[in-house]
Amino acid sequence: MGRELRQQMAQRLKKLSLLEERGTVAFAYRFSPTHVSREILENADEFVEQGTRVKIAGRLVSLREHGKTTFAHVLDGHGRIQLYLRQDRLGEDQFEVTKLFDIGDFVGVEGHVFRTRTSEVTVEVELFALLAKSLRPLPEKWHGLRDVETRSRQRYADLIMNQSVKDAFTARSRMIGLIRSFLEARGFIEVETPVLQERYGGAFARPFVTHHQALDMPLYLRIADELYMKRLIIGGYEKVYEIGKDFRNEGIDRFHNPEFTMLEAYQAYADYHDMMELVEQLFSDVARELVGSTSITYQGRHVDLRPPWRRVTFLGALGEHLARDVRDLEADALRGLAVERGIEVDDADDRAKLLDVLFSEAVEPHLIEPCFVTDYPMEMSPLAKRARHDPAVTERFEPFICGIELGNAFSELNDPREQRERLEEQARLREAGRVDAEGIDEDFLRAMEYGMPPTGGLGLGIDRMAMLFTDTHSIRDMIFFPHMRPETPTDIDAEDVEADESVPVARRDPGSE
RNA sequence: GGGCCGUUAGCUCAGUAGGUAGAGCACCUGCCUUUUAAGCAGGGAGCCGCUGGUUCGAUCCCAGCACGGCCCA
Repeated sequence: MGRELRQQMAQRLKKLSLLEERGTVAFAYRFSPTHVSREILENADEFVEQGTRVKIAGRLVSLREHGKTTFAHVLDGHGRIQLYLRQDRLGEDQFEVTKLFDIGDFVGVEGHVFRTRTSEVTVEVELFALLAKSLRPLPEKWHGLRDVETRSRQRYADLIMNQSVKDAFTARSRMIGLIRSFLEARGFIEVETPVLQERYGGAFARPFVTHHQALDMPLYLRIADELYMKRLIIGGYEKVYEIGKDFRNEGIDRFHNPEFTMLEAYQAYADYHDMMELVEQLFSDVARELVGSTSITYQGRHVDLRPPWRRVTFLGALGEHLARDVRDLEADALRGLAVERGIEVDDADDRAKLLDVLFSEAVEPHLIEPCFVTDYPMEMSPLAKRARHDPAVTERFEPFICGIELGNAFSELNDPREQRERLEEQARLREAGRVDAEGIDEDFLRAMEYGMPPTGGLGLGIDRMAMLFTDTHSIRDMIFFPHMRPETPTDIDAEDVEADESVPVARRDPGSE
């Protein structure tokens, strides 16, 4: 810590001890506001006319001393409002106390509302209480906190200084509430499935591994809820959903954080067409409630979320953008196409991986208007049901808006014989050298052998959905505390890195990213 | 993993063709009873990310490292 910061903090500590010497409680127990700033600002004329006394609480964010008066602004959960303090109103003794206040302190005040000469709505303080002393100076009042690293690491400071950040996260919270209402209104019930799993699955990603001390066994943090959600459908629930954290031990970029929030919803007797309709309706309903229109703007692009969305098949869209039919091409031919387009590929990449890479490069950036990419090739989707109209593909879709992949859904595979074969094929791929393949989940297969109804299943990335609705460029700004490297690396951290290298690795989903 | 860019006071930013660093806000002292990026006068404040190298001398040039950002994979 720099000396300059130490000096400012020492100043504040000195004021704190002066306050306490006078018998002032610097860290109060409670305060009962009668109003919030916004109520007063929005109904100011009424408050002024009726001489209403108000009590408000918040953080001092500016102080302007004028000798025997002081102007200040206090920030509460709903906005900021000006305070006016006069020595002749408060008395010399109390006014002295206010001179020991600093920007950042929490205060509670009581007084009446008036307008200043420049007509700003202001509370003239008659009584006040210090609620909490602030010991650390806030960022600058005019430019605020800009440094992106500090904003992420010290989100509390970001939230204090940047109202738009608070607004965006509030919108995220409202969005999740609207999603819950939407699903509950359709008869879905919210469930919770394990985060700590003996074996992980339901997606293709490397997991985080932890260890249970008492049982002395490894446990994985889930990469998806899918395999447990299907067990609940087998158990007889017909419409279930879960909103929770998944964890994927992979890279970090503007669309990926190691932990992220996923909605999964499963509906018995439904297929992927039903789930497409559910998604269209969900997005347009949430948009209407959240932003007042189905028309939204993301990073300068305007799109309308009204159903129905365009449907394009995976192979059709890929063939169109590559200007050739890729349907029957083997891995080597696909690799050739990738190389032609300057995409780096690995000799070990199989057909599924190559299709995924080609699609991401050639097609996804063009999927601006809301659309569903449907009918993914079999080898990319071991948990999805074979398409009734084409045995080479599955009944699977991913929704895209503004080039962002927002989720993944299928007609769920419910034939235990075929499911076993597909998982065994995955196991063979692992034997053949795909280090990131998962094992066979025998309990999941046992459950399916009891009989699983036809089911539509859906996963939606909640963080990405919130990015879309709040026009946020990076997932980092849609997660309060995004993962970051430690501020001051230590030897202990270095040891941890070594330990991490022993972590088992699962297969990577060519279709999930 | 690769390329490029950034890191200077608590915050926002200048700057030095290599000669011991500046502004505004914030902070301190004084004045000021409707200010509002209040004002006026004065003052204090820096491991110039870290470690090495080159040099008489490095915040500046070079290398490595750390953290962050953008792009690519």
